[in-house]
Amino acid sequence: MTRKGKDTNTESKILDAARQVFIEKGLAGARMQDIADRAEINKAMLHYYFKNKEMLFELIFRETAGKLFPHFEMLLDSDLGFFDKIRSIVSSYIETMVQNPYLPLFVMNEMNKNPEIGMKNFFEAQKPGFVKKFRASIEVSIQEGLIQPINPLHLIMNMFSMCAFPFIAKPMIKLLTGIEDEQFRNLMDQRKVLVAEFIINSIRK
Amino acid sequence: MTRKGKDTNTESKILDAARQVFIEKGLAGARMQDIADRAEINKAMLHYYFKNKEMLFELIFRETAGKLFPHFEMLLDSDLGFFDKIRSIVSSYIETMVQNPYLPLFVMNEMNKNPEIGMKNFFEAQKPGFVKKFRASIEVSIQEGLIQPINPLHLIMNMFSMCAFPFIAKPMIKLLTGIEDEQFRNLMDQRKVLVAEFIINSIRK
DNA sequence: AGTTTTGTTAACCATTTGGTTAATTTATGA
DNA sequence: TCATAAATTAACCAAATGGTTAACAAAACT
Repeated sequence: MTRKGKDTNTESKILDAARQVFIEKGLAGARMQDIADRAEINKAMLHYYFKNKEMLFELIFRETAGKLFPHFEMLLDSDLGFFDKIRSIVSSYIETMVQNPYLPLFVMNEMNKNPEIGMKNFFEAQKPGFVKKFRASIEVSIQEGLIQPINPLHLIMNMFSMCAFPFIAKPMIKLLTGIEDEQFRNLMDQRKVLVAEFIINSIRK
Repeated sequence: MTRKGKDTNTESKILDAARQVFIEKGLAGARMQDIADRAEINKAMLHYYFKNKEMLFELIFRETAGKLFPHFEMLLDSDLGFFDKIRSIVSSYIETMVQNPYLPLFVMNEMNKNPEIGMKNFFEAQKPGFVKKFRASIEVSIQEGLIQPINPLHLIMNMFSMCAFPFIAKPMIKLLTGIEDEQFRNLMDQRKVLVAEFIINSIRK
């Protein structure tokens, strides 16, 4: 094995632990010792593999932020009809959140609390451009008379709001409604179709 | 002045500073010294007026969480038509967010990071029940044939998602679209009517 | 085998942090 | 006026925290 120490068991154990801790506690609340403990390694190894807390955090943040907007550009370029594009994006986006429920709150919160770190690493993790593509697609659909006129930005905001917000507000939703994790999960599954139809219903002519 | 030391200049200076710091940095990231500095008082005063960091935080959290759902119950009891209720709630809710843009992220994040503290103090700050009232109101409107059938919970989620999420995602929205604070503010103002009409458009028969 | 590189550890260190204390100043009230 | 209580401060403290070091073990190379 002439590999450059990458993917060592230790290294990935650290990354796994760091992911857990940073996502659970945030940058400010995370403790290096906690990460070392969960990885079952000596704290010094953290600095051996990754220079310091900030470097380790930026790595995890970039990796996580990268999951925020999956293959949407591919989808938007496809020959699906506009409504089916919405259905696909909504469904796949909510599924992403179901798989990574912590995702939206973690990214949004760290971007707010540490704008410099957040923005720098977000750009490295995320190839923007899908917004522009989405906007264009909406404008075309308006021109074609397929949907009612609406500021594309608002439509996009509405869509991602309805997809992501429930995961951010989960504790409050559970508190206000008394539902449990399983029922919450069911609700989110329902939303995969419900949200898309809610949107389409509102904008279709 | 035979008042029991309440509202002392010092005391309210502390509260103002604590509000700033906790909201900006969160519980984990907040520093007592930072609060003392911003209040321009000696750090010991923090412990003189408020036992410790957690007590001070709970106070601020409760106060802040209390703003999350204003006079909705009053509004729901009014004799406004269902659509006008939606218009009123959306508009007043977004205005609340415009006035306190940090509100949703702060509350949601702390409830996630510190479930015990969060939930305990949320209940003390918030008289629930407006959800039940809202659900009932939606069910009646469905029965009356005014709107299409929809799970009230989803409708409520959709509404609050579209109102609150943009404020949580503000840094990302600015990053993805290139807009500045002023334009963001304009967008949010537009949403006061846009979101309500978007919803009504989707559910009306 | 022996030497060099890589991985790992325990102990240590400086700084930060939440919190305390004892002394001092500033009202308050008899 | 004088004693008592309330407010304020500087100095201090112990624990926690991010990070380092020096010694040691395990591979890897020759």
